[in-house]
Parts: sequence; structure tokens; C-alpha cells
Amino acid sequence: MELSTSEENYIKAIFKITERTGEKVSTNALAEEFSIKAASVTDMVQRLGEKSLVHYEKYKGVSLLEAGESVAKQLIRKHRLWEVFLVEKLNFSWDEVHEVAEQLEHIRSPKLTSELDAFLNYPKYDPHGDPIPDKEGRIQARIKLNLSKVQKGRIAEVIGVEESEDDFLRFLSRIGVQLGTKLEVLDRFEYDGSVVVQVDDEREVTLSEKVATNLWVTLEQ
Amino acid sequence: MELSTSEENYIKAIFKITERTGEKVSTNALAEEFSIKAASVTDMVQRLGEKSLVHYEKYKGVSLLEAGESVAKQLIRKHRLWEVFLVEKLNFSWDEVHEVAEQLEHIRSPKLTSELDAFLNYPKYDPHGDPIPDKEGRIQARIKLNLSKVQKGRIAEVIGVEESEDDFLRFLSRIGVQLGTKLEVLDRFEYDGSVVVQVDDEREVTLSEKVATNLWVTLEQ
DNA sequence: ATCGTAATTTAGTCGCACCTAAAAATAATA
DNA sequence: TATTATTTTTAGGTGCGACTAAATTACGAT
Ligand SMILES: [Mn+2]
Ligand SMILES: [Mn+2]
Ligand SMILES: [Mn+2]
Ligand SMILES: [Mn+2]
Repeated sequence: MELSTSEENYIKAIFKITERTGEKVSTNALAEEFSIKAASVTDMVQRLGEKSLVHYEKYKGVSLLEAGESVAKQLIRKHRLWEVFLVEKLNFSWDEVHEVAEQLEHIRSPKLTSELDAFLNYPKYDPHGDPIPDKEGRIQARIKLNLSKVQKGRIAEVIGVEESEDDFLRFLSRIGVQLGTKLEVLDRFEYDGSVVVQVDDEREVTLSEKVATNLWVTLEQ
Repeated sequence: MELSTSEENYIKAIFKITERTGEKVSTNALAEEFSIKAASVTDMVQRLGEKSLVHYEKYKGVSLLEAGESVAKQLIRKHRLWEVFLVEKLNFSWDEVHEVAEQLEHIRSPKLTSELDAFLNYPKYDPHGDPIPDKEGRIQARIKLNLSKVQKGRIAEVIGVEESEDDFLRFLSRIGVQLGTKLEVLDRFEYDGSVVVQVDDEREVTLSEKVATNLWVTLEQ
């Protein structure tokens, strides 16, 4: 089925909101998401319902059907692959990629997607640390937590940042932290939330609470 | 000015048809191009006229104004850069790229375009041998002719193919001919149009007329 | 110069994706 | 529970980009 860019965006949003809240998605939530009016959303979800992409009941919100879910996963796959491409190959920073990926995800070409995947060496995660669904839409989840939550003694791998202001990214590169960097938590000071880490088994660095909560990491094993 | 994908496609088509015919473009020609009805074209060119992108006079055809021409050149730039990317990085063949590039050319992101350009090493020509406009829209033309037109004794560089069927591309790769390959015309047989060439100062190969007319080349100097 | 045909435009319609205003249903609160 | 507030839907409207049918203009041939 040929879907318009708008239809695709709705489906992806329904998927993401469901993922976050676990409940049926209200028209208001979608209206919020796209900064449009709820009446417009009602219109669209009714059409998506007729196409058997979503389950929709008046006043009861909307959820994805099988077909819709598969569309959503393919979109997320493309979106995240493009984000990897932009960061790894075209010198985009983590916060610049989203808007462009939002457009690129709608390009229709199975060959493009699979070749891009191969060209990037089948990445499993995007620059924000989020998993990239495979061809069949399977998602390899991974526990993602703030460095500020990591216990003393544990080793964490940097998989993303929460907000990526220029200043912050420059600070990270200055202390040698990038995606994939291993951080061992040597000490934590509860009184100001700062964390002492060893970067890649070498340098020892103290990170403020602000920095620590801005870093997404995953634990070894 | 934010243009829709449709508007952009019209502008590019007007540019290309003007380039080919040298005359004002008729609504019929555009209708033909997009396989739509002339009445729909009239509608669109009137709107493009109001936006000062084209000059349009009832019954007299349409031509690009300054602004429209610059839009067209940027689109062609993006289209051809993406074609280079698809062929050089993603293993697309020459005939597979057009449809995808037709979509990718509409992605809005100046940074994406300039970084892609740099990533590809500032290519001057696309996989079909057509010149890629620079940031300012300047086009570096180059005389493009059929190998079948090249005189005995001259050295020609392969810059593209007319039609790129799988069979033909396989034949080329078998005889070691690709983009950039130098061919010296050793002999020509007028009676069947075949051409004897030396490939890259090494192998000697006889090409049928069909092959020769399918190869676009440019002459040294 | 006139006529007939082809090209082009106009008028009116349709689906998409948005809007506003008003009605209806649901949820919150007294 | 009754009333009020919020959420959601319906009804009707707009611009875009296509369509058909009909009117108009241009043009080639006699
Ligand atoms: Mn999108
Ligand atoms: Mn992401
Ligand atoms: Mn092309
Ligand atoms: Mn296009």
C-alpha cells in the first residue's frame, strides 16, 4: 500500500506514543505532537482505520494494527539508519540529524535501505543510542540509563546524549568521550551529584551532575 | 520560498525541456512529461507565475524567471550528487539511480547537500556523464558524444551510457570498461559500424555499432 | 481568407490534509 | 448525583493538485 508522508508520520507517532505511555493514543496527544488541531487528527485516524492500519474507536483513542506496526518499524529503521549516515559520514552532530532524517525516512526504495544498512556496516544503534530495527522489524533493546544512575565500580559504555548543545559536545570531545567510550565509575559524590570516571582505562575525569545526567550509557554484560 | 515537491518537479521539467528545445515550453509538453492532463498543467503554471518563478502568457507557453532557474539548478545539483552517491557508495547501477534521485532531490537541507558534495569529493559529473552544477548553480559543460562518432586515432574517455541494461553493463565490466576508462580508437569499419579500441593502453577490443552508440565519451583536450 | 483541427484554457469536481465553530460525549468536581 | 469542565467529534470551509467536459484560441491547409 502506498502511504503519504503524512500518513507515515501519523503511524510513527502512534507507535512512539504507545511505546512511551503504554495506552491507546488520544487524538489530543497526536494533535499536540504535530502542532495541529484535534479535529484534523480525527479525520486522519478515521482514514487510517479504513485502511486497516490502526484500530480506532470514537472517543477511545487509536492503536496500531499489525500492518501499521510494521510500517512504523520500517520508518524507524530508515530514520535511524539515516541518522547514523549523517553522523558517521557527513559530519552532522547528534542534534542536527533529526530534522533531516525526518524527511529521509520517507524515501521509498527497498534497495536504498538495505544498501545503506550494508554501507554503514549493519549498525545496531543510532547516534542517540536507540536500537535500529532489522529488515523484519525486530528491535534489539538494550538497557539505556543515565550515567548519574550508575553505581560505583561499574563500567558503562556511552551510547548517546540527552541534549546535544554545541558546548556540551565540545566538552565531551575535549575529555575524549564519544560513542562507544567505556567509563568506569570510580566514585560518586552524592552531595553535588558529581561522578568520577576513568575514561577508556586511561584518564580520570570528574563529571558534574549536569554532564552525568546528559549522558546515556549501557552497562557491560 | 518553500516550494512543494510538485512545484519543484514542474520547475525542473521546464528547465530541461527549455534546454532541449530552446523554446518556450507548452502546457502539452509538460502534461506529456508527467503523464497528466494539460488542464492540470495550466493550473500549476498559473500559480508558479503568481510566485514569480516563471513567465507565463496564456496560449504562449512558459519559461523560467531568474528565481525559477536558480531553483532548477539546485535541484539538478542535488539530483546528480545523489546519483553519484548511489552508484559510488551503494552499488546502484546507472539505470537504477534515477527514480530514487527523483525523490532525494527534494530533501531540504543545505548542510546535507554541501556535506554530501564534500563526501563524494566534489564530483563534476554524474554517472550519466552530465555536469553537476556548483553551489552557485554554475554548470561546467563538456562535449559529450557517442563513441561511434569518434575519429580514428583519437583518445576518448568514457563518461556515461545511453541505456544501461544489465546485459550491457555486464559486458562493459567484462571488457574492463567503466566510468573514466580511456579508449583509443584504433580503427573503424564503416560497413557495419564497428569500432576497434584500445582499452586503457592495454587490451584491444572490437565493439559493435550498438555498443559504440550506447557509450557516451568526451575527447581528450 | 476561411475552415477544420489541434492546442489550450475555463469551469466545475474530487480527495487529501489542514482549518474553525459548534455539538456531543466523557471525565472531573462539587 | 448533578453540574461543570475537558476532550473529542461533526459540520462546513480552504488550498493544492489532480480530473472531465466544454469553451476558446491558434494554426495549418485549402
Ligand atoms: Mn517524517
Ligand atoms: Mn534518533
Ligand atoms: Mn537522473
Ligand atoms: Mn523529483
